[in-house]
Amino acid sequence: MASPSRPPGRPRSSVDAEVFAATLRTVHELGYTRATVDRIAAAAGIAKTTIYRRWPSKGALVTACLVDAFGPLPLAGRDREEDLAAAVRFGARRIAEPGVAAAFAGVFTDAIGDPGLREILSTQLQDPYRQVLTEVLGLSEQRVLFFIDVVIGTLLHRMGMTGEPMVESDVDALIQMLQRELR
Amino acid sequence: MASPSRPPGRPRSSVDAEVFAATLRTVHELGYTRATVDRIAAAAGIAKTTIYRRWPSKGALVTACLVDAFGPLPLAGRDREEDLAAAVRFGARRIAEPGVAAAFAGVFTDAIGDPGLREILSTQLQDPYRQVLTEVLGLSEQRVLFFIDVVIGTLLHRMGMTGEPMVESDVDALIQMLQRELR
DNA sequence: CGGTATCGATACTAGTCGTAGCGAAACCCG
DNA sequence: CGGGTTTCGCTACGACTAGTATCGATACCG
Repeated sequence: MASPSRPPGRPRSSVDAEVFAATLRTVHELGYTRATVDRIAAAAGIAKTTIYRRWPSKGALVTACLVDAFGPLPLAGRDREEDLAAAVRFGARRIAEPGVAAAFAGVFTDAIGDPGLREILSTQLQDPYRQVLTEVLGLSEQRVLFFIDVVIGTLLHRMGMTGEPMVESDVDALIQMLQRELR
Repeated sequence: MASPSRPPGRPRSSVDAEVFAATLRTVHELGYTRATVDRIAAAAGIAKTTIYRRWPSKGALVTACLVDAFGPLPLAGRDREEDLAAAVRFGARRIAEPGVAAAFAGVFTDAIGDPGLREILSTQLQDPYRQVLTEVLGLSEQRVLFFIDVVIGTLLHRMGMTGEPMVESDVDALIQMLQRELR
């Protein structure tokens, strides 16, 4: 049996939540580039070396932060249209949270020329939603990936161009457009 | 009258095209972050200082490069649906060109916390297409901006997540989805 | 109390953006 | 042809950042 007993030595202090919060806060205030690991560590009240003991790079830290910030997709709709609408609104709310869009753009930029980071991004962040949505919406995986591209891409492009989240009426239009694709 | 005569002194050498080409090439090979201004200048065969005499920052250079790479929108369709399809295919072709998507992501990242750069991005890159499409498609400006978010955002998200351009069948699906919105 | 692994702090390397200063080169005009 | 003006290439530089190395101190287990 694999022993589930704790390994010897000083245990890791449970500061992941503080680090994630400090990361989003710093990225929100300064942007991805100027959100240095030094500043994030200071904002979290820990040493920079502690961060590098847990995440191999700034990009991996921010990706983990995004995974934590998005969390599981709450789906309790009565039909596919309701679930789709809930998923879009979920994405819109998350991307509107301070720092999330900036973190996303930064990770995309870093992921170019860093296949490992892109792999993490695709596997850790996108795949869970792809799986759930494939099941709930009853669509092919290709179709679900297309939907994710449309939803997240549209919301991020609006944030990148204007610096403001998409207004609710446009989110409604996005939902309607995709719901028509279900029929 | 404003005299159109050439100002005194040594004229600027016409190397903008070489610089743009070198920028895209370098960003394609190394990604936005590692595409340093030094390397771009070397690839273009000029000095780094010459670049900084013409563009105030790396972000402004890459934005100008994108404006040049996209160019005017060729619209010769017989109706709105054809023009919309042509516009989407135009965007898909441009974003699939080597380096363009990486440059886009990098500029978005830099534009956060640099309102001047975001202004350039919105004015120089998005506004021309917004104007043309507003006229050709006969939609409100808000609606056209929504369309641009969907098209460019979707295509960029696919490139950011997979590193590969969107396949043609998905581009077709994108066109059909938006054409339905015209009715 | 001894063993082990983490923590904080500091220092360091390698690399990056953007600027300054200089002599040389290119163009215009008289 | 020569003087005036501006850009060019080159080198050097200051400020900042990602990521690594090191070391004493600390927390937990048996």
